[in-house]
Amino acid sequence: MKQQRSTRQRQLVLDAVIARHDHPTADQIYLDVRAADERISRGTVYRNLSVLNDSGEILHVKVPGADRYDCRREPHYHLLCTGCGAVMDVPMPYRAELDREVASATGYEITRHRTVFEGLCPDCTKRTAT
Amino acid sequence: MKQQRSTRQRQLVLDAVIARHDHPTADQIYLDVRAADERISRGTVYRNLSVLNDSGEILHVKVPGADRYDCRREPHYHLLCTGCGAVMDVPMPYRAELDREVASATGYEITRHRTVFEGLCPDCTKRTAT
DNA sequence: ATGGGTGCAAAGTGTTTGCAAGTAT
DNA sequence: ATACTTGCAAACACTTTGCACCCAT
Repeated sequence: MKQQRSTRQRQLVLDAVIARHDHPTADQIYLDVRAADERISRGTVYRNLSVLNDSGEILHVKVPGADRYDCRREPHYHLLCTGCGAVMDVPMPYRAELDREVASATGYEITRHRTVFEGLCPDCTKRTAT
Repeated sequence: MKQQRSTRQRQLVLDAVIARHDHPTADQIYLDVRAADERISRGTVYRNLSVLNDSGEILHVKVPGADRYDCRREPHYHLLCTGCGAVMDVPMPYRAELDREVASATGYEITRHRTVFEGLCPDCTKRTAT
């Protein structure tokens, strides 16, 4: 990994992810950062999200549609509302033993697993019932 | 859901997914189908994959990068080799009780969860070790 | 005949990248 | 001074769609 520099843009991106607690997409972060500095480009936001994820300062959550970012660093599970697209953390511990189980069952070297629950949030459930 | 018709193209797409046991991407299916009929378009393949998934005849596996399709209908977990991109089924039963657990913990109506393990297959492990 | 299906190409999304100029160290 | 970063725009990869014609029912 390259030597990492501290720049104003990088700090703004990190601040934006930390300020939000709703698993923002790259584009939402871009808009937030953009509100603080008119000149920052999308490319810079994507690049910094990638750098910050590599250095472990934020977590890249791969959700179908558009990836999200999270300031919680430890792996954990997510819940996606298929109605409104909201993403929240699932209050359930990460099962590290599954990684070991799959590793010995398959011979792969397992790094982690990603679990995304899908469903409807209470609001969307009401809306659908209508 | 609409009334579903049986067409030659739809059958070819279904056959292609069943013929492969390696979780093909939409594009791989397009190429396979294309080998059987020069005239089928990408749009038709995507549309049919979507229809077949909705009707439960195939399973849409959402993997970062490019989505895959699978002829196993029941939900199950997948393992992605981050080295070569191969996807395989994980020999581990689907934990339906997790959906109920998350439902009661969050108030969401849970449909399912998707779990993708990430790691390196034996071949890629060797290659990296080099 | 009727309404879903098809082929084609254009338009979308979300993300990455080449390049020249800028800046942290 | 060096080499990581930025802004911009063009390029990408994957997928969806508008439209006019076609065909299964």
